[in-house]
Amino acid sequence: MKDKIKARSVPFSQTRTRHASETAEDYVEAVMELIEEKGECRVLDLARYFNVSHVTVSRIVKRLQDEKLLFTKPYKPVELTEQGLKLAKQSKRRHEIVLAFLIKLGVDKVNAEIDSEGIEHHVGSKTLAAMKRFLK
Amino acid sequence: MKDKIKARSVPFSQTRTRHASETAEDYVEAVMELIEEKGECRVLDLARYFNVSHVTVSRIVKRLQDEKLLFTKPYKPVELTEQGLKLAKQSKRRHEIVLAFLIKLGVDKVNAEIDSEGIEHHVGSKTLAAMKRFLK
DNA sequence: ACACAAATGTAGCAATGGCTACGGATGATG
DNA sequence: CATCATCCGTAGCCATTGCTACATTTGTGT
Repeated sequence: MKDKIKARSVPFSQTRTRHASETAEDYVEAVMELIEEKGECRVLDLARYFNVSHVTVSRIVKRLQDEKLLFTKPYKPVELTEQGLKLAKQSKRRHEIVLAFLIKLGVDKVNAEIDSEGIEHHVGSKTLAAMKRFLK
Repeated sequence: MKDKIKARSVPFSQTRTRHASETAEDYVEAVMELIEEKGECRVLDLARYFNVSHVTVSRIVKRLQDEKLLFTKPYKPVELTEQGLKLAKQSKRRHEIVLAFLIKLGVDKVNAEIDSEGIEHHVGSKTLAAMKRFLK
C-alpha cells in the first residue's frame, strides 16, 4: 500500500555533506594552533595531534593543498593560505562557542572538550546563534 | 626545542570511535521507525530514507547482520535483533532528547532536526544528562 | 665531509560508504 | 501460468582515511 517514507533524507544529506569538510576544518584549525604554539607546523606535529600516522597526515595535507586551504613543499612545514586561515578562525570560534556552551550547561571540562570536538561540525548557524544567546 | 604538543589526541580518538558506530545507530533507528510506520522494513525503504542507493544499503545491512544488530534473508525484510532493538531505542531516545533540547534552546524545528541528526552521535552521557536537566 | 637520526615521501593493503550497470527473484495482474 | 514491474544481489569502479614497510631527504654533530 505504499506508505510514504518520511522525508528524512534531507537531514541525513546535510550531515553527510558536513562530514566531508570536517577533516578540512580540523586540520586548518590544528595547523593554526600549532603555528601559534611552536612557530611552525610539521607533518609529524599533526600526526601527534590527531594521533594518526604521518602517512595519513601527508595524504590529507596533499588533498587540502589541492583545495587551496594550505600549502607546503616536500620536507617543509605546512602553512595556511588566506582561505585556510579564514576557515581556521571560523572553526576555532565555533569550537570555542560550543565548548563554552557545554561548560555553561554544566558539563565538566573533560567531557565538554571531547563532545565539542564531535559536535562542532554539526552546529548550523541557527543553533550556533542560539548557543551564543544562551551564553549571555 | 621540542615543545610538547597538547594532548588533543584523546578527544579526536573519541570522535573517530563514535564515527564508526554512527552508521549502525542511524540504521537500527531507521529500521525500527520503518517497521513501526509500515509494518516492515525493506532495503529500498532504507535507501529512500537515507537517500542513497539500494546497493549501499544492502552492503551496510550485511555488515550490521555480521555485527548481530539486525537480520534478514535474501529478498526478505530487515528485522532487528534484540541487541539491535536495544541500540535503536537508546539512539531514538537520545535523538529525541537532543531534538527537544535544541528546540527549547530556541532553534527552529527544521534546523533543530538537521543539527540533531549530526549532533546526537557526539553527545556523551554527561552532556546528555546536562541536556535533560535543562529540559526540566 | 660523513654519518646518523629524525622527518617526510611512496607503495601498497584494508575497511567504509558512495555509485552505475546488469541480472536474478518475487509477487501481482491479466 | 505467463508476464512484467519492482525489489534485491553481485560485480566492479571511486574516494576517504586508517595502517605497515621501505626509501629518501634534511639537518645536526663529530
